[in-house]
Amino acid sequence: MSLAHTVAAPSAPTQIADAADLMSRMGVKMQFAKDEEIYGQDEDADLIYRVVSGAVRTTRVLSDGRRQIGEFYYGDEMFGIESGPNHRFSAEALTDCTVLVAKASALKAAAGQDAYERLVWSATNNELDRTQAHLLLLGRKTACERVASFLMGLAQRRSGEAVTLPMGRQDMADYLGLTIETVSRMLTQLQGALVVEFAGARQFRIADPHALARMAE
Amino acid sequence: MSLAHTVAAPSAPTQIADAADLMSRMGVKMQFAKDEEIYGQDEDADLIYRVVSGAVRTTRVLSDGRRQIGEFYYGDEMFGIESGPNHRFSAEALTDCTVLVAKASALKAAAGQDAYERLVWSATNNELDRTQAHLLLLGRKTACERVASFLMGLAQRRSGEAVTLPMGRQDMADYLGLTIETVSRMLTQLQGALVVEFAGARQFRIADPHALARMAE
DNA sequence: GGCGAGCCTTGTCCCAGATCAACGAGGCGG
DNA sequence: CCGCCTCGTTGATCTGGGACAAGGCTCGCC
Repeated sequence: MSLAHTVAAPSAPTQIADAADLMSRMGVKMQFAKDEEIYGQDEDADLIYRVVSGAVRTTRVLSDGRRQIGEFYYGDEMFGIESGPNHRFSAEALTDCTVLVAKASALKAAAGQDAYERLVWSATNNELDRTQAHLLLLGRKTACERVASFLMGLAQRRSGEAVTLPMGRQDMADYLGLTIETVSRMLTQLQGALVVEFAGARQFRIADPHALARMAE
Repeated sequence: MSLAHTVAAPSAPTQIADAADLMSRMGVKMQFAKDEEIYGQDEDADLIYRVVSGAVRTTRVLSDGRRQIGEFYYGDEMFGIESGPNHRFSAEALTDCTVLVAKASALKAAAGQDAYERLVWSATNNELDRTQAHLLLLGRKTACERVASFLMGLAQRRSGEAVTLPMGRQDMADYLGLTIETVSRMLTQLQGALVVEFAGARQFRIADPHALARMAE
């Protein structure tokens, strides 16, 4: 990884109203190459991160190599905020990417307790939300429902447009608690049902949003 | 449900140092019978809760009835704190139980911003921690590992003592993403391996903590 | 433009766990 | 004390998704 450039810290610990703006003022921009580690499991968690461009995944690995992806983070999303002193997942660059990094204590000092807390609180809540949805997916959904939910989530509200998958099949599989083969088969199946349309392995379009929503349960 | 008795609110919004103490000062004690609903999915989340005695489960149900248990809460644990305006899981009494209930806004006003935030923050972080561990369990562990992990978690550090399961097999199954039959079989298997010892369906003792830890991955 | 090297897909077989179906074993009310 | 009712266990069978094994595609590199 390499340092791109450093943004000067504000001179005084004045209140900065816009919490989302804090990071850009205080952070250091760093570049990571695809698959490069951003932080490791059990490392100290005194830095917080925000994706500027590209995407990031967090993962946890069992002793025998089975891997679970916790979450994917895209543009402007924060990650790496932990409750305890160290990270419970590791984070890696999903694609080549640029990430804003700031020291938590510095942020707090420079931005004020309040603004800092709003920032961290909203990020944590968002995290919890997504983790709980993910929990339901892993606990009770079928392979087909998992894949359908995943595509829905990625495409959000742009139903007609083409979307590019920033990750390969293995990453999808490890997020969904499946194997690459099963993911691939379900994608083929969804195409066969004319619910989604693929142009190459990484580019898709939702052809029938209602059907997809139904299949995602 | 029935009102047991109300604790008087403190007269002034002074700082109360001990965050864990806030609820007992401000809360209303309520009793719930086994399987009674404490709050429902999508209801307003303006109340926060703490288990006094008994135990509570949070659940989420898919349209066709498949159920996922989010978490079990035992003595002194808080639950029901949400990021958004409404609950994403519903909560039910796992056993007959007593619960402290307080209005979030009242707590905040009476206890002070700081103490309130510490309280909510620690509860949320704890929640996230447990949800992430649960995620790994559901995504990548085998049936046997899930059951072993679950027993480990329940027994915590009292390796020799007898522990009572507050929930039935169905609740275990819905927490672990399995069926009752599979849970039952895994328990039998663990007993056969002399790792745990059951006295009746609800009482067990960890006979070999190291083996159990190994099996939990 | 040819040729690897990764990915992705597809086929086949297999197995962990689900489903279906009895069968016990406590526990409680009568 | 008996019978019933709920919950848990066990057995038999089935199946969704995993494991293994070939191919195909794409894209970058020579």
